[in-house]
Amino acid sequence: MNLKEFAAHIGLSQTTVSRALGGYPEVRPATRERVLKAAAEFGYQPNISAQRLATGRAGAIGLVFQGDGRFGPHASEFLGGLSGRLQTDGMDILVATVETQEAELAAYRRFAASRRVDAVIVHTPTLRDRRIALLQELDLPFVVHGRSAAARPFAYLDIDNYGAIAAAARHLLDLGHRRIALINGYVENTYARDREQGFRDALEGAGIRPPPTLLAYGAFTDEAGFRTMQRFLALPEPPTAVIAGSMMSALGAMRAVRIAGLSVGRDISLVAHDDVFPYLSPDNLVPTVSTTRSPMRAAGERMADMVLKLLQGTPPEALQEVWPVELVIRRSTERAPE
Amino acid sequence: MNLKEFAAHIGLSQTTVSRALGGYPEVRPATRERVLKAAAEFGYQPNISAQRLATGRAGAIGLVFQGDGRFGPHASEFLGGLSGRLQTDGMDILVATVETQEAELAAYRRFAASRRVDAVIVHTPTLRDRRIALLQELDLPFVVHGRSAAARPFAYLDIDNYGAIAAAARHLLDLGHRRIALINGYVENTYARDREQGFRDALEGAGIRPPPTLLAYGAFTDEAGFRTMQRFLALPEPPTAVIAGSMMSALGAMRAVRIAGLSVGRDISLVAHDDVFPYLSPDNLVPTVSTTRSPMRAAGERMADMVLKLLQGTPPEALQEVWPVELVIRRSTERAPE
DNA sequence: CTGAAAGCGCTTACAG
DNA sequence: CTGAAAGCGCTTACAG
Repeated sequence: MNLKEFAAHIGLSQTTVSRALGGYPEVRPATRERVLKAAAEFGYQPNISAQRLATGRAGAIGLVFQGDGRFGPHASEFLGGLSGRLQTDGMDILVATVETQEAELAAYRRFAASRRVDAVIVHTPTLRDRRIALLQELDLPFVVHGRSAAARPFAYLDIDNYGAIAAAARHLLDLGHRRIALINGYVENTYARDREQGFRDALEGAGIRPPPTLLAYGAFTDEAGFRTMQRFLALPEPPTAVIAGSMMSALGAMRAVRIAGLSVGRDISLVAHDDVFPYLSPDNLVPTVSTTRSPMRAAGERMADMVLKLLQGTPPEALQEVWPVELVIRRSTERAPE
Repeated sequence: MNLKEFAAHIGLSQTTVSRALGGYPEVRPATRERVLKAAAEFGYQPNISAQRLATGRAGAIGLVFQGDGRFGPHASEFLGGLSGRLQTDGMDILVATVETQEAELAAYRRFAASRRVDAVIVHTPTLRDRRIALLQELDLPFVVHGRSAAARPFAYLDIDNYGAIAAAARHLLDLGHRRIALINGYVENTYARDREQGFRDALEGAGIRPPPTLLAYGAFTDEAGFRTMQRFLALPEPPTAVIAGSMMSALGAMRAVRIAGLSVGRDISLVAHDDVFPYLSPDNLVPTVSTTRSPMRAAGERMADMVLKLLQGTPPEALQEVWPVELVIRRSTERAPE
């Protein structure tokens, strides 16, 4: 059933029905009631494509993931948060995956040219991200999850990666650790630089210069965490403490510690960054794991709000947030062994 | 730039331009060339909403996830495969998340009424899934990942869960194991029933009736695997072998084995079902883990093909596949201890 | 092989 | 507060 038929059926004009359904004020309450009731009864819902063509709004936001490894549990949580919030506003989420950076840029061009989405969300930016430059050039609204340098201001939400890792490092220093390792993300990403800077500054505050052998970069996966930890443990002077970039890395690192016949906490202290996966809580590991805590899902929800505001006309420079990160101390961090 | 402007610009009618771009045969090759070149040059791309309204096709397929726990790494892999394939056909993927089963049904109703998607993909069905009944009633095309009972035939892709777990169990029986446990998925889902049946039949073939204490149901997460394994190990007669429903469950189970001071392989044999996550390979665990192997990403790709065929008119009963599952024997399965 | 024009199903400025 | 009608930007049956 389309609007014309539906309107005829209840004896009103298309105009009035459209306005009643759209929540416009200039409809008599009784009329609106009647329309809403009839729509529910006959199951009438506007054709979304017609609506989009008429209004010029796509009613959707786009999200592009680079294929394979980087589309993991973090993405799931983020998407969950985003989707929950966007749904209440009737906004769709369009997901595309690509294999290369070029393909991602091409996807944005396509989004812009075909007016398929009203805005996009960019995640895991590099220090000077080409996607941001392109989107500004295309005039396609966007919000970035993370920070980057750009010619003009843009909307973003980031967590305080610097502060988080600095706090984790200071906690370990306070416990007497001197050889502390960092399992970091991909070196080209801003968050990895921020974390490393926080790490360095905290250590240098205690007169320590971390040796390059104790800094590792890569994917936040169980496997990478495992291998990196094995490499650390094979060093002539292995660390007594390690900061893992995610709970996945931490799982792998803990396995490596145990397989080496050592104990997490007593022999090797561990702090992990926790994005708060509902299926992997640091409280349920043995020992419980000290973490820097920042829920990925909450970030997704907040970014949905930010996109909506951006589309309502809020200027990007008024949509910039950095969230503090909480340090939660549990049993995986103990005094450094003698 | 819209079609009218673009057509005027190159001195052709909208009709001809539209046909050239759409790949219709009745355009002179030279004309098509010219149009394509100009489109690339001026960056003209049809407005997707107008195209959708004119053709009546949404150009998108829908995917609904139940919130929280069930939207995990499995979903990511599947989505990755699906998206890669659909992209080449210019089909978008619409992702929605919901909190309840009712909300999922409502989402499908909305999809159908607003013609927002051309088809949907249903995953993790129960034995008699309400979503299937609803979609058939709504006449919204769909493909199911998994199997279910329904009044009319429908398109599906499933793996041979029965055969996979039966093979895993027989492998363990061959190694002399008698007390074998199964970490299964949610009891209401078809795949969990199939797996349990494969498990029971294999054991009964060897004259064994598995005690209920060795059957566990729940989420395929590290945490659940850990707790379940701890419960198994605390039994008066703990198992000597365990089949884990996913690599995540296996990780948790292995941790529990190690924390109990036991060794995976020598004390407790382990087979896991492997959906082939790029970031968690059974070959890189210690010991390497024997698995029943079936790539989730490949399933996503194939289901994209099936959706496309369905929309082209292939009848659902011609789109039903069950994939065999490979048993890969590695070091986590050893002869049963005396 | 090409084009003029109707139609897809909405929204919204304009008139009353 | 309500309605007639133009317009959003495409596709496609029909005519030539």
